[in-house]
Amino acid sequence: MGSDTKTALLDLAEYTVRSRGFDGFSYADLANAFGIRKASIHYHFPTKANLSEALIERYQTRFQCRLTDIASANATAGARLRALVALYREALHEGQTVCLCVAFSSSRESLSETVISRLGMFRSMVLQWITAVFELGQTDNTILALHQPKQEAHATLAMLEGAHIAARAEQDITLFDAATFILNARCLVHTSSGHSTL
Amino acid sequence: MGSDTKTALLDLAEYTVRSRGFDGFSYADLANAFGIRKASIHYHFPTKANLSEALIERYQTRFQCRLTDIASANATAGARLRALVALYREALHEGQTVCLCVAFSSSRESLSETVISRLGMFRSMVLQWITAVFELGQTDNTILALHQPKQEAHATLAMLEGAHIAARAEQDITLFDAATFILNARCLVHTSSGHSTL
DNA sequence: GTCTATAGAGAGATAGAC
DNA sequence: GTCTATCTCTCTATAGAC
Repeated sequence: MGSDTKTALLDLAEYTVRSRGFDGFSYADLANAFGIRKASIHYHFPTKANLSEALIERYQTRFQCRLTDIASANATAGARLRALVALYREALHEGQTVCLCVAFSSSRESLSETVISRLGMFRSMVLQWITAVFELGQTDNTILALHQPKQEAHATLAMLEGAHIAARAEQDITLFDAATFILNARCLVHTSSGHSTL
Repeated sequence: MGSDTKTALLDLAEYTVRSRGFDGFSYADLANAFGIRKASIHYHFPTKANLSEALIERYQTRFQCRLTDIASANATAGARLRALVALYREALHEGQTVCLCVAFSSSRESLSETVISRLGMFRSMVLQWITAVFELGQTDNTILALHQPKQEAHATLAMLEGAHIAARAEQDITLFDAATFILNARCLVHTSSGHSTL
């Protein structure tokens, strides 16, 4: 292996969990992919629980950075929301992988308490970010037909994760686009005259 | 066992798949629950693939009946959509189980071609039904701010399945209610004067 | 940090008695 | 229709050599 085997293992483990589920991947899968032995992987991650905790921690850190980047790069609520949809679209990998959060939620019974707790923190973080975007939208009028930021945030996160499930079920990214079409259409990228459209 | 062991096995298998995922349950789980041996279950369902096919077939049949019942019992599009949301809410079992369709989608790699095909048929069937409801909504004006029935149907199904994932992740049915609040609010149960509200 | 070797548990599945 | 017994495979995990 190169300089950072641990990172490479995490990368493949994340992809595999997100495409096959937590119960659908094994140390043998990782070992075969890298041409090493299972025992070597146990050196880096003694137990599968350790590995899953490392996965969710890194995922949350990275995702939070992406959200911060989106806010920095996009001034309007409409542009931020569109960028969020694009982020989830990218995370689909053409219908091969769902969000780690979705993958872990589906295997709840096999996870450690630590991971379940982190899962809740991850959702709260994303919900809070989306809520803030909708609140901004009420001010800058770049999201159409917007009245309840908090409820819209819950609905939006559910829709994005559900769109992942739909596209993954049929390995067809156009199903993601179909599910998010109306949300995208509600988003104006630039502020205009400042009056609400509906 | 009573008169119909096979049905009882399907019942428990369905509940277990929906709460633990397809890779998260085994013949041993079923055998222990009924106090019989694994070999006896292989008598009813020779392979796990056979069992999974029986599960999805029965699920589709039953679900389609429920949708037909909803259409019979509710005249307006708004009332039908609210009933659909209630159906999904009930299917959550207080946050313990997701829709079989969601559970299977998360374990795609472990399923037979037959089940994957049935999964697609199931989604198409539900999408078609929801689309028809939205088309009715354009006529009877019982769903607010409605413009594109087909796109709304995709978004709605994604939202319902995503709401299942959210509620399951934290075993908290109020997360389902939060995600579906706005959709419910858009639904009028009775036809009124016939003018669009927005 | 990777290896060989192995333990111990559990998976899906089958043969054949009752 | 259910049983005992068993097969084969895979899983997570550990001990100890290199």
